[in-house]
Amino acid sequence: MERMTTVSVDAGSGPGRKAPGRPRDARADEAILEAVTALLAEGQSADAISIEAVAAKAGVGKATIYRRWANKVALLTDAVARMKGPLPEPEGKSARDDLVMLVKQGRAKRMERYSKVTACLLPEMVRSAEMQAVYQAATEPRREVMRQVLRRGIETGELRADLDIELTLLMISGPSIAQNMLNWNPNVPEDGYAEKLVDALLRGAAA
Amino acid sequence: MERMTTVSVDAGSGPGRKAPGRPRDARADEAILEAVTALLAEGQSADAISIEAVAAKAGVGKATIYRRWANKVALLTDAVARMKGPLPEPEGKSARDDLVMLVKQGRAKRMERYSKVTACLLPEMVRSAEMQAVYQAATEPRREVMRQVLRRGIETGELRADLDIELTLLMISGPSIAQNMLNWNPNVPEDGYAEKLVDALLRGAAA
DNA sequence: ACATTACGATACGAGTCCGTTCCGTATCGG
DNA sequence: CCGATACGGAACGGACTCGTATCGTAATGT
Repeated sequence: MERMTTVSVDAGSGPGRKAPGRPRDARADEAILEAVTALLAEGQSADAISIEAVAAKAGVGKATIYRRWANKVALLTDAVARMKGPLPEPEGKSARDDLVMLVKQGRAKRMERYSKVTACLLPEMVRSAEMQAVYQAATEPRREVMRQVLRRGIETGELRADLDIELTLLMISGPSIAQNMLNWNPNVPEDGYAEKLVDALLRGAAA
Repeated sequence: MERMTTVSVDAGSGPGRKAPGRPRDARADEAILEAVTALLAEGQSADAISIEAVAAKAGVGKATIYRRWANKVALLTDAVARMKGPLPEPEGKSARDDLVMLVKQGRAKRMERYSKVTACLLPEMVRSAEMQAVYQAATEPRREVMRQVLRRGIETGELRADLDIELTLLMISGPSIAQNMLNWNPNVPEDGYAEKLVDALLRGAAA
């Protein structure tokens, strides 16, 4: 009923109102969302995920899921939102070092699962503009962090003054995305990937 | 003619033997594969595609599909293989111009549908190493074309002698992939995208 | 003519998942 | 203790897809 996608379980979380009866088990939320994430990471596409499978993997009754989420989209949205780790905080000393750090994080072990999940949500995103928007909202903060790094680099003179920030964002992140989701070029080694990428980007390819 | 995906259903495709009876309608092959592609482009994930839906959209009986493909993977594989256009042929005069051409083609209108289809196949690729291999085999020739361009650029002195070719491939294609499939950064304009990307890559971002 | 195969269409039993409803039990406030 | 709500589990009818089989018809070889 009052389950609005991202709103927390209890509807009137106002201080005065108190719900009678047995309270909902917070661990169930966690178990359910974790089950959804796990199924997605296994290669189940969004619409291939059955509520039954989620309930089984979470060790939960179907009713418990239906009680908390109005529909599958809401459930998926929450599951995705849960995956976001804390925002990275660049040191601010060297744009180059900050970018290396960000790229490294984008290729970290933790992102492997995230990439699989994203991949399995893609068909849904092709179909639904709403899901597209959810993804955009989830990733925009990280783009903004990188923007700040680039802007600071320009201020300090470490980067060109006429740098196209948006395009540069794409040039930094695009390769990692392609590798994470598609393993697009299996010949690119993992060793020193972040450093090589950033340095190549900074110095250019021309002779 | 002999569709050898994995296991072709037609038995005696031997040279001397001629099959008696009514021959198969070649147009049915086309209609079926086109229907599969259309469904994928609509955002149907690979396993969400039902043979019934394919048959209906192709104007074909289910039996006709089962008669020609042993399983869904074989059908999908053929559908993907059909989408590949002809390989691009760089002029060979200027590495920069050739790269611009390749990037432009990667973002062309025709790739829009291809990207959607790829996106909808991703869950299957996460799950199945076989599907991964199919994708790799389908894209490798295009990577090789780009490799040749880079090698020639190095020979002519237009590009750095110590250029990491594999990494550069990724840096050129990754951004387009991210944009095509995820619309990752909506702020990157379409105008002159290819030229800006290649030139930024060549000249570098450092001051 | 006749055997043979392909065709579109339809029907079939089996299986899965849907969303809901009902259990018996558990856990809260009053 | 009592009313209220949540829990896991099981069952429900309905909808859908599966892969196969069987129609009557169409198109080829001998």
